[in-house]
Amino acid sequence: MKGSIPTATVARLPLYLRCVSEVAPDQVTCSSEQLAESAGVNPAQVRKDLSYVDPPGVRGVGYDVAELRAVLRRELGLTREHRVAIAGAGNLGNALTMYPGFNESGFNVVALFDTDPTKIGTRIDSLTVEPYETIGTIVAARDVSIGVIATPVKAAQEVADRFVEAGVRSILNFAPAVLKRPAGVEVRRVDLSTELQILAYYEGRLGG
Amino acid sequence: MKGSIPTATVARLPLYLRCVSEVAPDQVTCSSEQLAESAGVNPAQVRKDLSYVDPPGVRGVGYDVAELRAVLRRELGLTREHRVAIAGAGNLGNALTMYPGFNESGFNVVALFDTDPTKIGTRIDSLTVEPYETIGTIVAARDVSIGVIATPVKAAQEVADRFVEAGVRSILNFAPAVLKRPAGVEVRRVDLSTELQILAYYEGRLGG
DNA sequence: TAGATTGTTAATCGATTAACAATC
DNA sequence: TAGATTGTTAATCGATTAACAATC
Repeated sequence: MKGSIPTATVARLPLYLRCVSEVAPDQVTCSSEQLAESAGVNPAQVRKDLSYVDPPGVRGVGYDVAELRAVLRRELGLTREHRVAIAGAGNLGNALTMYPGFNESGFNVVALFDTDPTKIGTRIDSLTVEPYETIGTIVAARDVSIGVIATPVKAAQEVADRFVEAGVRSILNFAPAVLKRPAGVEVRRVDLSTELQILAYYEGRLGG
Repeated sequence: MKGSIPTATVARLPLYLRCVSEVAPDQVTCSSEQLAESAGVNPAQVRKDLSYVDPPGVRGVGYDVAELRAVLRRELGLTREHRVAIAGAGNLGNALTMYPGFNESGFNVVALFDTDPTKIGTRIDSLTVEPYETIGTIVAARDVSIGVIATPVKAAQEVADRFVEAGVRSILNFAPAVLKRPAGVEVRRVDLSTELQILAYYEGRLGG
């Protein structure tokens, strides 16, 4: 069954991990009811989702908090270290470089790239900004597995190509572009203006 | 039929808007095939989605580029101005304040809040940082309709409550928290570490 | 045993897509 | 008319959830 977790379930695992990490320290087990409450989903959803991960809950008792946390971390691959490279040292790129949530769970920002000559060579939070041309060598040398694209849209595809060519198989894309890439490369897109536009749509219907 | 567009379709409208805005300037019409190609979705999907917006395409011809663009902008509410307030003047908040994509389509950042006394009163990009306590009055006075939460997780709920009390009905939440809020308040969550964790999951399966 | 709570089934719901008649 | 391309149907697929037997 390994590897066959539905995508909707995978997307909720980080949420469950956060929720199970936040239960009271004296609490040994927790119920699907409780997790559902704090995750904001249906209890049946929680049970179905958690039935995909290995050591199961116990009927009549619930889920062992420490065990569930460990299982989710393992399942999500957080027991390994992940080395992250960020392209684009503008406001967003710098904010991401210093984002506390990154280092919290084994994600390590080990490289920062930009194309602007006035930025190249400067230091952000112990990292030196390097030019795009060096992505290939640096990504390989520092064993980067995740590439983050925080460049303007016109540079996004070039940077993605360089990442992919250097062996990166996971990309987090903040640029408002649909990236072309070979099969086997996973891209997640986070688009701030898209989110705002969706909010604007619902604003028109509801409250006003 | 107004107001009954499926959520999955709504979430793709911004993408179509971007794609139709990017066709060659000499091109008068475009096909679902072409839009699908540049949006990275199925052509049948495009036709189904666009069948929800009003002036339809023309069989045998396609969609009028200028008209489709206008319709999508109207449908998404981008013909109105949207006033945005950002809570949290850390790296992320500052990056968002200066994010070019915000002002591009009628989203205007008109207030910036923080709780840190050393930040309050400083200026970021023509805005003065104000304390959380003033959210109520300022949001009302400046007619803010969208609240952005870029605070640490522990301040997120308090800020959300203040936004909601001040009449904000649309919230974009960057804090890793599930916000409690009354019905009628639309929240979209953007969680960077969740995205990384999902990538980490797939990394474990595919490429390695 | 009685109470609690899971895992799983089956029903429902919503989203995607192939296929094609409609029609420019 | 012939070719192109939509709008829409119907089939399929995947996700959600109520219900309940299993079982601690």
